[in-house]
Amino acid sequence: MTAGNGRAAAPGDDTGGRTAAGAATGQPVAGGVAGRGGASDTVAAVVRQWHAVRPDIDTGPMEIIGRVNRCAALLQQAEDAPLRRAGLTRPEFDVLGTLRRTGHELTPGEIARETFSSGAAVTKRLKQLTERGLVERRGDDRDRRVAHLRLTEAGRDLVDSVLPEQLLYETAVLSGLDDREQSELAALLGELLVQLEGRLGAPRG
Amino acid sequence: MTAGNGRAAAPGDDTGGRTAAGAATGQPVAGGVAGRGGASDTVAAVVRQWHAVRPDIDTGPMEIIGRVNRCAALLQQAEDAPLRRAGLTRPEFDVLGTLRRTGHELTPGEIARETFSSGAAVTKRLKQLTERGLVERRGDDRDRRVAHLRLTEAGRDLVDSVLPEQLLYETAVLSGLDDREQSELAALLGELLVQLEGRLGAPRG
DNA sequence: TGCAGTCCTTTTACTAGTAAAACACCTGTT
DNA sequence: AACAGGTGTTTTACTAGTAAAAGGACTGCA
Repeated sequence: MTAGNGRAAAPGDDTGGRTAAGAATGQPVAGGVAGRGGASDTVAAVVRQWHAVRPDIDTGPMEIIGRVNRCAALLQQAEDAPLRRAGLTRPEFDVLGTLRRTGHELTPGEIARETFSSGAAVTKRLKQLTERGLVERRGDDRDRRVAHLRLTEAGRDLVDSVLPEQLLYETAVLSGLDDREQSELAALLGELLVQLEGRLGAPRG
Repeated sequence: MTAGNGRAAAPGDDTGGRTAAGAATGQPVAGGVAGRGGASDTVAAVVRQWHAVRPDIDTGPMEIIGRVNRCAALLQQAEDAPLRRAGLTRPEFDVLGTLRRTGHELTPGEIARETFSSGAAVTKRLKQLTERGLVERRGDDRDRRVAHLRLTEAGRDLVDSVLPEQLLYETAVLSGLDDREQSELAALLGELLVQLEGRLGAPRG
């Protein structure tokens, strides 16, 4: 997903890829005492380290949150490839994707809410994208504070050519999981997301 | 999510919190035509929008990747709270946590690999943390290029007091899912992470 | 009409990250 | 001994985000 979604991170986790709870994902530890038959991931290695030095703490949350963060970090890094070819950062593509999928003009504020970005960040991205001829702006004739943004033909063509590439790439990235696992994972993440959005899904500047 | 951080992007996809493949999570759409009984999350809304304007594309990957990104973004925002109280950013806490859980001195390069950060970023964080008296550095006596870092007593105490708070907080955040769902989610994310680390888990810095 | 309060967007000042270059130093080879 | 090449870390120059304030404009009420 890139288009338009939500939010940011910046930065590595580590925004490059961050990990949860000081769970800073572990280094590429070789071998591994994985639970069942599966290979051990870096988060599992970190959890084992914590158990060794602090056997008293409950590392349960790390196994989900650490992995979510680490997956997001790796995916972002990976996804940069197709977008970068098109000369776009993910946040820029999110703006374009938001305009494309809604199918109508949006104000900067609406774009900020759609993409879970700050208004200031959207201002900067729109400046860039406008200069490159991918979006156009038009003032509201009732309320002169308000601007309306839409894709230019070039912008729309760019989204329409990049999006399928991006999805194809993502499909490949996920192909290690079979269909059942994918839909189960999607469902569980959806449930988690509903919880998180209810609890934390608030403001952005 | 929002915090400089991390930011990066969390983004929604968008950097605040980013999402994947143009799936930019949708805006807080009210109501919703959720599939089964569950409430609809923002990513589901985005997927519906894409279907409306581009019925031909396979939005499957967005349902996983978009949600992973959006969850990561929201979690980062949320997790900022306990850490911020301690005056730490997540990347800083990752450095401290890495030193704590390994239980021995580490070089800057090792810390960078453990936390999936660039060497330059680690240099900056160590400078901060050293100035605050949370970590100490010592030169290697064989190889004068190398530094060895360890937690001070204050640093260790800080980690040991913040970590349980953080985990408690995370436990609360995840409490919307029951135990079976949590362990299933952890297992599926672990599998995905193994795939991603095999495919993409490479260089940084 | 005038003005207080609020809203939408941009600007400002600053922070933290990155990539690439620079430094300093080690090692193996001749 | 000297040096080529490689490694560990820091520095430099730059980018993109944030928070907070500013700028400009609308609305409702006196």
